[in-house]
Amino acid sequence: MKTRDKIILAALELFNESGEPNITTNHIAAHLGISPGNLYYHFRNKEEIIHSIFDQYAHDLSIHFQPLEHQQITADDLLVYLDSVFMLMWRYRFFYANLPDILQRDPELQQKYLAAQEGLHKDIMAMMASFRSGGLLDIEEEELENLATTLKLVASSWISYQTTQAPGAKITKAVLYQGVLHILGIVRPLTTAEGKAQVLQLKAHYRAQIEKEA
Amino acid sequence: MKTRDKIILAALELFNESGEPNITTNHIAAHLGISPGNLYYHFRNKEEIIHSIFDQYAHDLSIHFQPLEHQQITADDLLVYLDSVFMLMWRYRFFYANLPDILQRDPELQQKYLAAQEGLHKDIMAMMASFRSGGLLDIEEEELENLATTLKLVASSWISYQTTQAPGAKITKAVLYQGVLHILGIVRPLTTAEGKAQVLQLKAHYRAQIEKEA
Amino acid sequence: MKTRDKIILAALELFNESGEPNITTNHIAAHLGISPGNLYYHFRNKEEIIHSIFDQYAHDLSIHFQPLEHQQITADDLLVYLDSVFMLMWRYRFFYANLPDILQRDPELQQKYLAAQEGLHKDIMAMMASFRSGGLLDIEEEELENLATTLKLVASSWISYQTTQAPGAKITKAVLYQGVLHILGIVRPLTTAEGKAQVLQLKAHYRAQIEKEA
Amino acid sequence: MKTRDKIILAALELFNESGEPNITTNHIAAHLGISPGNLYYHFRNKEEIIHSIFDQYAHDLSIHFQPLEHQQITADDLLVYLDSVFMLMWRYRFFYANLPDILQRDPELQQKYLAAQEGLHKDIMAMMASFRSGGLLDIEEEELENLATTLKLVASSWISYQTTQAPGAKITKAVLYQGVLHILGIVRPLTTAEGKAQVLQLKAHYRAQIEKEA
DNA sequence: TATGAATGAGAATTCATTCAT
DNA sequence: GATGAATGAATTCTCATTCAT
Repeated sequence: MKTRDKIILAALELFNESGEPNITTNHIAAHLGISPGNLYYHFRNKEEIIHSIFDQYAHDLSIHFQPLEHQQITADDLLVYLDSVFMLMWRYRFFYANLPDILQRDPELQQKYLAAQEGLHKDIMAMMASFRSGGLLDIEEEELENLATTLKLVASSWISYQTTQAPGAKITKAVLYQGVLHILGIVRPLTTAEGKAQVLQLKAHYRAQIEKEA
Repeated sequence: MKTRDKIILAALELFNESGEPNITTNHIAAHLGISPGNLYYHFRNKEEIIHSIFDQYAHDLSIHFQPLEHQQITADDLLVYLDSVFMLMWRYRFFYANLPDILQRDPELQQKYLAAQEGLHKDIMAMMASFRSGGLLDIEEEELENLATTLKLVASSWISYQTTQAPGAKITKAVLYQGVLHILGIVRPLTTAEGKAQVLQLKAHYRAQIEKEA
Repeated sequence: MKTRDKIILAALELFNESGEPNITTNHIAAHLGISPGNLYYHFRNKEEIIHSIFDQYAHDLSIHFQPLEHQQITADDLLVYLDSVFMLMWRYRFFYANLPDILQRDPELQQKYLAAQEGLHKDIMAMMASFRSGGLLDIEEEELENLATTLKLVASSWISYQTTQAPGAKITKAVLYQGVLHILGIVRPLTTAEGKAQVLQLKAHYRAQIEKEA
Repeated sequence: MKTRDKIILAALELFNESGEPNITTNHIAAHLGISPGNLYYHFRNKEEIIHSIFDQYAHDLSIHFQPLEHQQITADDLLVYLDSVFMLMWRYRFFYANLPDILQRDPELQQKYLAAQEGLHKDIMAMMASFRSGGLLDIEEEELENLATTLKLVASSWISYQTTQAPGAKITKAVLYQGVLHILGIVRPLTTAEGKAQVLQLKAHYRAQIEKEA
């Protein structure tokens, strides 16, 4: 692996562990056993490292979320989707813990972030619309937008929220799966009978995952 | 006003404006035209200022949220409640933008925060239960908990979320009212016919508020 | 007791406990429950407090050490003398722990200190000379000076020396009595047979004191 | 010379000149014409600088004081020994002026200091025992311990004592040699005739040294 | 006499960043 | 590509001292 990539990886790891504001560029270099000068040979500044991490995140995002618009979406698709979303949030969780501060400093990152968010929003809208037209969701069309925003907001706040609730607790996969369960719980009251069955099936799946982790 | 209170106020103002990590104790002192020594005469350290701001927040909270458990809760009660919640979140918005970091540093604050959260959760649960037993909400009992958490999470993430969505936009009251509207939108699909009428009425109220602000 | 005197007393107490450089004027005021302003009403600055403590020390010294030059000095006189010396050193022990620094800052104090030292030196010289002429000490006259200096040096360094030897140990009276024993141990090899008897008697006395303290 | 060593040297110099509590890390950096940041690149904090100075002192000590236990010790050995002791005390004199305070702050240094002291004590005991068995010292065995402690105490307090005696006087080599003379004066009355001759010879040597310096 | 808020210089330390090699 | 010493502005915090009341 190239040094540049090693730096990105180490930074991500350390940021996730201790929070971006608590990790200095020297920490990153020391963690890799390279000199600070070398780090600055590959990156103009700390911001650029964060930028690169975000680019990687956006890349991961684009790989996992191919447009699903045309086809009929199944519960299995949703499962794959939720898995991916939460796994990405897990991989880049430091990001979610400091989003306002990080974005405020860096308008360019803001733009990129918004673009990514828009993609996500479209994805979710497409899925929900598909579920609705497929007779799984019993919800008025004008309420779709609101639902999509809620889901996005809950998903993207989940880790941060858990951090604030449990004093020094580590965020584990089980916590993420609980997030998925929570999201399914939001959708559940809005389903048709058929939809309810599928949601309950998904919930069972994630409950089993949580058991496995324990 | 006492200098101690002026410091709390100035800190709150500056934190809200620029984010707590970007405001130093010297900034606060300079903003007030006092010496750093004077600031440290009134507060042992920066943490204690944040602590005091939180105490004020908790105090405001306790004033606005008297237990409503015994009586039948009306839509007007909910309106008052939502108004208060969002107004408080507005007054102490820096807090919500950095919660994980702020709490991580200060275990004592964690405790206080959790206690306050518990109170909020009980309030929301009581209201939702009342709406349900009053025939306004059509939702299974075991889903109440999930709903309450969703509402709390959405409410407490709203400002932070908006900050990330709108590049450098100032958070205005209109933005807060949109948060209320969003929350009502979450509840709407779960209402009975009677409940729906009341929710729509509330939504109309808040849309009018937004118009006024514009 | 007047405030001024209370300040001197409190300062002495705190200095002895924690070392003069570690005690601020605010500590002293807080300890007495008075305001810093009040403290500075009675003393121009911290130095003046130290000065006043020294004056008290010098005063104590002058009371305890009346010139003994004319009469024949007995072992009992020596006992009284040693008791007094070590008790004074105990009362003002912070002073001995920081002497070079304290005197360096304050030339006037230097002068006073030297004057006091001179008195002490004369006292010791007089005693030793008396012991010698009384046939208790077997020592050449030109060695008297050296002996007196040694005794003074050992006495005044004793507390400081013990502090450096025993990590965090409190200086107790027993430690002081050991200092006396040490001094007697210096004199012992220089005594005549008669002198030896008296020294041994004194040593027995102080050993008993140490037992009592334990 | 490496910057790290320059810092140690400059700190030692300034500490000796003005007292450790009066020299800040900024003073040291300014004295060397380097930035405070650079100083902190080489040392974590001020304490670590003092630590390093002590390590150097301990190193010097170990070089100069090879165990002399096995052989018969001569007056020349003593001369070399005294020369070394006082030269070291001169090189690190700031240390001796603030020992109680410095050691109190830093328990690790305490340990190191005690270890060094123990070595010194053994050295002195070995020399005195050798002189005694060699028929130079006329002293009872149980008084050896007391004598060793006295010598150590007088030696280690000498500079500090002189500082308090002579107002603003610089500590010169002559002052150190007077310390040696004083120590010889303590031993003198305890010698046999043969020992006396050797002590007087040593004293003559040091008196000559003082003359040279003047 | 006494209060207690206020001052301001300066202490130790941090950290993103630069630069000669 | 890489090193690591060096920078310097900034940050938190301290404390002897002043001063209006």
